Amino acid sequence: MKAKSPLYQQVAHKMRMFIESGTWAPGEAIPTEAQLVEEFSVSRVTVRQAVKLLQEEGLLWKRQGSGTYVQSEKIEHNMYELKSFTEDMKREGKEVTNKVLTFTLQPPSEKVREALELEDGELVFYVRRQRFADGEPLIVEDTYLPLKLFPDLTYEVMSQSKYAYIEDVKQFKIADSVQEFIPVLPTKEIAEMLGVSERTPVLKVELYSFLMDGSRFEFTETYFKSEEYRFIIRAGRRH
Amino acid sequence: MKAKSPLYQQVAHKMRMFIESGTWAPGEAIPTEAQLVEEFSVSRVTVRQAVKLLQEEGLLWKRQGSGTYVQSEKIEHNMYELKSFTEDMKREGKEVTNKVLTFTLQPPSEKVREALELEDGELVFYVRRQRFADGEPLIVEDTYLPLKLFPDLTYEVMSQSKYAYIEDVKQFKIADSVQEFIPVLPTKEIAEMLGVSERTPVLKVELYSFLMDGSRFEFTETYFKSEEYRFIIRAGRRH
DNA sequence: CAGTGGTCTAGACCACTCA
DNA sequence: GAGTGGTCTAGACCACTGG
Repeated sequence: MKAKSPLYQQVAHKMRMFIESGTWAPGEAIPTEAQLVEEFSVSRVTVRQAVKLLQEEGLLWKRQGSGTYVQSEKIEHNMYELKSFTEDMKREGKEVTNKVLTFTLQPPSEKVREALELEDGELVFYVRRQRFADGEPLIVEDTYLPLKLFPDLTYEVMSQSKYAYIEDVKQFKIADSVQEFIPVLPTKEIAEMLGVSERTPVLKVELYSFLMDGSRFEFTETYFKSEEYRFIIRAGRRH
Repeated sequence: MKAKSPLYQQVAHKMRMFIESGTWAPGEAIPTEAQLVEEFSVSRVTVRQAVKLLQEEGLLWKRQGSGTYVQSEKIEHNMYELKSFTEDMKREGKEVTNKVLTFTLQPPSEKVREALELEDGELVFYVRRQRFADGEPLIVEDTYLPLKLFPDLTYEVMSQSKYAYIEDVKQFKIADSVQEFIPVLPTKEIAEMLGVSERTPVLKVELYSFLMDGSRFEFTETYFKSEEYRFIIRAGRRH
């Protein structure tokens, strides 16, 4: 299992440990690139690749001529990282449970057909799930998965982690996803499932995801109880 | 003006031109890295830096062993790039106008004081603006700017582009910003200014921004008419 | 002006895709 | 198996920060 990931990822991992353990304190400068080259016995390019990774994760920031520093503010749910709800909650030490409310094989709506670039006649699984963190409902999720890619999909699988199934069982490699953020008032049904009033706006996220080979494997509409689940990104300015 | 930007940015710029002009068509593969090295007479590392840039802008995607391709879907408002409303609309060929509704110097609220890390007694400018694209109201924005950083701020400036003032006039270097996305129902006042019903949810974005030296220079709450202004990101999965 | 991160090069080998 | 992008090295010079 401990196979061989690229060097720069191994270095990034070690650095992440230093940060999480507090060896490198928030707001403080980490060792210089030259020192890191020494410490990890890798080239400078590799060190910089590792730092770039942690920078994109929001853990580090750099200041030319001065040094590299540990970010002092942490981001709750970094939208720029495509993480599953399960992973996200585990990181916060919360337990995720799922309640599958609908599980049907059906013809796609026009919207779904387009989003997944389906051929005529292809069917999709439609799965509606209510998702809980430590027993509290935070999310209602409508997912559409092409039958062609997931002929073995089961109710059981969707009661667990969807991404774990796709990556670990199916061995698909997820590349990225396009997500749109839309504020909406929940329908009565969704409001009830989230435990909020119908007059409380919720955040709807529409996303379709890509595999490494460019094919689309899911279309999902997610409703977040936004009082309890904050969406934050750190966006850089280009010059 | 044409001074000397880093080589990889010049290369990225040329490549961006090829994409925008359609010389490299959407969905098609661009030349291989080896060919680009030839074409632009730079090292491979530099080519890869340029490609990385365009990849982060959502213009390209790569597939190991196969090639690098032009993205076929375009993103309307890439949240991961910190762009000003003015820049964003100009790119779409729309004309931006601003109506400054409030312009006062005042003591900060506790929330603003914390977000901007102000000392006791420091004052901030509070500016409320209504912002239009081709005459249509799309945004209401409440901005808080520290007096200490902008002692020369004028009503006139805020009628134009805030970021142009900060970068071109003040010569400050903007690094990045932390943004939170919150669905809300607009107050009566804001609903009116956006030309929507009070029962239409709008997207509120709270952000604070950083300069290159790590200092915070603005806290802003923005209300978007979300029917007309779509928020989309492309998020990558880490492995 | 010493030290930091930013950029750049030439060359090498590896992992993957695809005919 | 030829060709692609992915990783890695050693070494160099530049631009900026800060005492």
